[in-house]
Amino acid sequence: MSHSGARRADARQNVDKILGAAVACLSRNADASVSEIAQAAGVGRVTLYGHFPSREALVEAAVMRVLSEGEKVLGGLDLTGDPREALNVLIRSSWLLLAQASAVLEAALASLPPGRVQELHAKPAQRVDDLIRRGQAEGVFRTDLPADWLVSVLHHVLHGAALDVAAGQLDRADAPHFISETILAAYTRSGT
Amino acid sequence: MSHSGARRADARQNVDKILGAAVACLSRNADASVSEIAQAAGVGRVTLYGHFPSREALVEAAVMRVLSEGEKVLGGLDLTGDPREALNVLIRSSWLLLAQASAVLEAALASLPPGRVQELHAKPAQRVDDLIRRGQAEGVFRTDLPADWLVSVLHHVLHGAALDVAAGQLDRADAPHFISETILAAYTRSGT
DNA sequence: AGTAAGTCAAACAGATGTGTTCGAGTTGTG
DNA sequence: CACAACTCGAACACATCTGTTTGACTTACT
Repeated sequence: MSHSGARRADARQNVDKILGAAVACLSRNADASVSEIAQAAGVGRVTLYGHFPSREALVEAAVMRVLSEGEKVLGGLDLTGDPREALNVLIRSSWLLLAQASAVLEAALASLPPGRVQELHAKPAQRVDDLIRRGQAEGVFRTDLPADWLVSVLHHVLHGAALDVAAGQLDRADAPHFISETILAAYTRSGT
Repeated sequence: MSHSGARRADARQNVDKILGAAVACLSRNADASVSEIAQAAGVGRVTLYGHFPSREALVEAAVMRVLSEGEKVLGGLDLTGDPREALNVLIRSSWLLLAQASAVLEAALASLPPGRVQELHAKPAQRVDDLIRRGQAEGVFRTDLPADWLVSVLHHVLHGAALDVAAGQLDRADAPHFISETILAAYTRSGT
């Protein structure tokens, strides 16, 4: 097991099921146990340990999984136009994925060395970061607040919206519109 | 122990230290153990159990503590003027307290019956809720998004700012200004 | 000063989680 | 078919957390 060489088909399939379950469980509950994840994957706990040597390794693999999914979706988007429109497209097409990724990363923060998480997160986050900085440079987004803060606001509003949806306090269909309207307004200086 | 009658001075003092430590620990880590809280309070674990029959009871007491602190501060504010100015005052004077209360409530959510938390939280939250609804009614805040969502946004931005400060990614002194500027802009329809 | 109230460390029981081993059963693949 | 790869439940050791008891110690209050 855990040999680089070709593994049996069902084994590869199980690894896939486990990673999917891990992402789902960890984005719902950062403290999800290994048993819980194994059960959600329809797999025995021992089988899981056959593929991942420790919970920590599993969490890291789940992070890489959700990040690569994110890369795939974000890579298919055209974010080169008007920053406002680009941000709108970004939010409407993948807010749920971004929120899920954010939740898994937060879960990872509790069981992985803190530097490791930011290291993994750095590259994919760059896309959003660049978009916001470009919007500032083009004078479309406000510059009286630092880009880091604007990124953080987007991050936390997305995460919050996901929590609200999970708690039944927000209709999933309303979320992208609400988020987009809120963020675009927040990124423009208020007319006091 | 746990007699309604007059208790010794040092006992009351210890209860106070324990509650303070519980609020501090739980707002930093929702899963803080009883030992951790006892140690932070400078008190033995057994002593803590002498005052609170269970972890659950301790968490509930910590929630009541932070909420009553919040009531005290919010009660001393004049929020009757221009909703924008009132919200500005509210954020600048007590964003940290609000964020801490929010974190403790989130911690409580993991160990208390879900209904109980919202029940405890309901009355103090009403103040902020009312302010936002008044702002909408007076035409100062946008009405194309529901008040519940605006409240939720404030909530999550506050929480996020507290996390950023704790992570060293945001200067504590900058936070109130950033939050206030962001929220006021978000509460106004963007000039697309 | 005397007494009750309070504190505390050590040790216990029980629950839960992680990680491992064993042995038997199952299934993909050559 | 045959064998290796894989799966899986049961049980283990180890750690951590909750909650309790015991017994000795200290301290507030009258």
